[in-house]
Amino acid sequence: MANPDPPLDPAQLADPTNSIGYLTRIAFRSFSRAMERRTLPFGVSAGQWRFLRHLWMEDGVTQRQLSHKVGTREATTVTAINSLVRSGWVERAPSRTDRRKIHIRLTGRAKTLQADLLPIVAEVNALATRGIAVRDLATFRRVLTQINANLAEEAADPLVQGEDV
Amino acid sequence: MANPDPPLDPAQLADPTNSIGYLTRIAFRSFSRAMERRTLPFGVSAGQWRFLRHLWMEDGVTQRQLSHKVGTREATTVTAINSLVRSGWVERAPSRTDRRKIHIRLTGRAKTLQADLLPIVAEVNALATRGIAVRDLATFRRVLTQINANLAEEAADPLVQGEDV
DNA sequence: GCAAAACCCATAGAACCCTAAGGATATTGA
DNA sequence: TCAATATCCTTAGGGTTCTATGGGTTTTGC
Repeated sequence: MANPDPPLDPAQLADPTNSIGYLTRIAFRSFSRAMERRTLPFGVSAGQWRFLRHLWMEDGVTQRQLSHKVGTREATTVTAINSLVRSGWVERAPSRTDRRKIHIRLTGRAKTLQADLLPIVAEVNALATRGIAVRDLATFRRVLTQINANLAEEAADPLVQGEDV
Repeated sequence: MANPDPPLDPAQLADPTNSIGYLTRIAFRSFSRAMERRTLPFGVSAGQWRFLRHLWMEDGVTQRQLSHKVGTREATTVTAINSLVRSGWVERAPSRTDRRKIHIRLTGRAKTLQADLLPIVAEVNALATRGIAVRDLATFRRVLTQINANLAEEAADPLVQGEDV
């Protein structure tokens, strides 16, 4: 039960090859570049793609909901949506029941785009994971999800310490 | 021989929870935030930190070498070094044997900083990996390294195929 | 030698993302 | 009721990173 508790000592972490931060940054940036290279011909930037994908799953959500799903701050979401509106991929639709809220809706053009772009993620994922055993990939996804959960606690508002109480 | 070849089908990748790009982006950003929260009191931003850590391992390298090590484009390195110079962490030193090259050297202040900042990576890494088995973490690092290698090929200049030696 | 190529750093311009603070609307509680 | 609080979006300002391009410097090839 006692957790293995496996911290590398600081000396080892001087070598960034061992750091979660370094490894995930390189992976994220490489992945992002590989994606954008393929989506740009369709007129979709990397930043736009991230939001479009979520809207394909659930259209008409509010900006705040979208922020939570995509994993960006709300100010960032505002910028991204401005960009999507400029490109004609989405429209802002004020809520009729709560004038604070604004729903984001895909345009017709954006909906048809899904069929073109979705295979691209699959392609880049396949490229990225080439030569890696299915079993190891499953472990990889599970660990990464756990890491994100661990760090999400840290990111929570510092005042929320009790939460329960 | 025959690689398991485990691509998820496109439909599954519509859910970003399964996408390498999504998972690594969230991890990278969370990690970066957790780091910066701790280094900012020392006057070091997240971007500066990445370069300082490499310089602690190998001081006096050229800007191009530093770019390779840190994993950023050279234009990005220029910006980062400008920032480090402004903050008094490094100095530019033109090479005496090749006037194209510029070596980057840590200032005295920056060297003493190492003792303060290195434990911080260890702390954040420990936080991020809490509750994860050592064995799984090893798999995680191995897979992530492989993914980076796979994507690096994609990013390489299409002309550089041999590199031989 | 010397022109062509390679190499190294820098600038320009833009995209992305953040924190901090503000404005408008809705809800809560005395 | 109505002031305090919470919620939701936005703006302001700055940092990080990219691609594309240019300006010096060195090396290469004839």
